[in-house]
Amino acid sequence: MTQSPPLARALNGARSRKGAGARVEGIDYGPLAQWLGFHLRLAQIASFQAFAAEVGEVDLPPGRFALLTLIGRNPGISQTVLSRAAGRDKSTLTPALRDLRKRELILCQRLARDRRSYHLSLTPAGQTMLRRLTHCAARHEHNLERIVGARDRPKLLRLLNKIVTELG
Amino acid sequence: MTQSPPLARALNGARSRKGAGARVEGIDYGPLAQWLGFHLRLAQIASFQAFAAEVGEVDLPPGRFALLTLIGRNPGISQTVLSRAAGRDKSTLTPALRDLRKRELILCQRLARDRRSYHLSLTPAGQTMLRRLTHCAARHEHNLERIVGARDRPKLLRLLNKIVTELG
DNA sequence: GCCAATTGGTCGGATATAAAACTATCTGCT
DNA sequence: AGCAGATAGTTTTATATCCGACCAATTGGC
Repeated sequence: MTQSPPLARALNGARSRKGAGARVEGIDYGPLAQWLGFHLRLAQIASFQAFAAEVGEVDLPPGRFALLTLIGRNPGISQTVLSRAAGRDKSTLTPALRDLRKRELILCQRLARDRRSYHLSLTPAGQTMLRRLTHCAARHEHNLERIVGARDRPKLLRLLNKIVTELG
Repeated sequence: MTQSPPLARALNGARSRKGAGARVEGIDYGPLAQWLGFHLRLAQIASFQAFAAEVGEVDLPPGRFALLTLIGRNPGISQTVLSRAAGRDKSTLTPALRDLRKRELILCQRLARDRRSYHLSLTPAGQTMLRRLTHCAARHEHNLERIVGARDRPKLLRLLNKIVTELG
């Protein structure tokens, strides 16, 4: 339908949902087809996009969600600890937290105790927002669970966790 | 050591390898601890960084590797198809491919057949580079396999693949 | 007390990525 | 032909992210 003989069908197979999505048919993935690293990447992208779609209505980038959850669960946490918990560099929190503060979702308090660090906590509005997002996330997780199957879910979780822990 | 009582140990536990890495101790992850999406993200980051370290010596960003592999396996592939296969937006390939072309690793040919699209292929230098990278990637995969265990590897691959396919 | 080393956070530069708008080309229908 | 609609790539704009350099506050040894 396009032109180059062996690749033509590639376009049409595999639901054309944006850039990420299913494997493209008619393409030889070579060793990639067997590599965990590549599949981790694709799965993460797919999951991320699905999550973004689920949260779509709520005006808050997906990345902020983990931050809100961690702050909500650990009031008084500092930026550095938060960055490690969320698996991101501490420097990336500066703009993200500034945004959350501007939206009045979190509180950043300098304490006399140690005036270098901030103690982060949720405002009431932040707690409300977190509840809404948690709801969306639960729907997303439900979808994922349906896909992997309730029986394999714990194993998948354990394997992913092992990778994170042992590669760290 | 730091200050806020319950969070103090968080910094020291869990090898302080950059931003990504193992779970931070002393932190309450709340529902995140059980969410596949979050763990997918962490595992992908960890894997990506480990891969980058493995490939470190070779002067080529990790992201380019999948592109080279796919082009090598599917000579004549177009940018749009390549972008789908690699799970990225087509617009992101423009700078990446320009770089690869500048390094003389790939060939971008306009064919008279359809002068909109390019037919991509590897140069001899590109093939050599691909072989070297494949070697590094194999080491990385070997590490991952050691971590997840040879027995669980196929299952993990299958589950990841299912997520990608069904979320697409 | 004072200075060196450490630690928390920010800034600037670089890369990666996506989404939308745009250009060039091709295809089909008339 | 000629024009509408589809398709391939590029550009523009906006984020997210990392890293290394930086500044401010703290701590420990003297």
